[in-house]
Amino acid sequence: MHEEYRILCQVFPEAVCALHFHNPFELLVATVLSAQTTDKRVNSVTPELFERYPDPAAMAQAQPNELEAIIHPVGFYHAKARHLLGLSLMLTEDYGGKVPRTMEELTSLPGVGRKTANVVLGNAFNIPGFPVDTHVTRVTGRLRWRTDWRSTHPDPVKIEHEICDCFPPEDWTNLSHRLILHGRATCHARKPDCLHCPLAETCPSAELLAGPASR
DNA sequence: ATCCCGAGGG
DNA sequence: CCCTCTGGAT
Repeated sequence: MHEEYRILCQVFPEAVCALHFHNPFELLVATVLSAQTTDKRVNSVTPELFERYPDPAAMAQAQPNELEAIIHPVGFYHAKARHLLGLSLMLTEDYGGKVPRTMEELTSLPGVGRKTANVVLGNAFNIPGFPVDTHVTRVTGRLRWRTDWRSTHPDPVKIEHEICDCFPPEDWTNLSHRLILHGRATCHARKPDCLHCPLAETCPSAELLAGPASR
């Protein structure tokens, strides 16, 4: 997949995190909010959110309905507000108000899974991690395991290990980000645009996907 | 109708 | 493995 990565680096020269944040806590919160939404919507609520609740101690004491009202535009506001309350309470009680720096501790927080944890580790602490979301799963599945557009996807943890095995740690965060951008731009779930795909030449799934994407 | 840079719960 | 959780955009 090294050739593919090289090409994606040209297509997407910069793979910076699009979320607005000033410290690890803000990134953690913004990343939890970003599940199943766009960064644009997350960025639209974070200024007010962090002005009102600048740190875990403040957010842990938030009124649930007030918190929900602020984050409402990102969707899933009820569950996410509950996660933010539990998460910030846990940060103040168990981690001295600091965001922990290990996968185990991060994923023990409510609302934080492996993908979110790896995003935080990579972007806030510069600790190498490979975030695997639905885009990464789909794109690497097609590139490496020749999964067609309807087959079940490979195990995310398997993908994580495979990638981390053949790429140096400093590439993990950026590779993941570029696979996500590519998945969103052309390697769609239903109708992948193989005709204009920069990876079509080496992609083993290109002919499978080129056909009519019915169903 | 279907898709969003997911996670938790059954 | 399945479902749910939100709402806006396309």
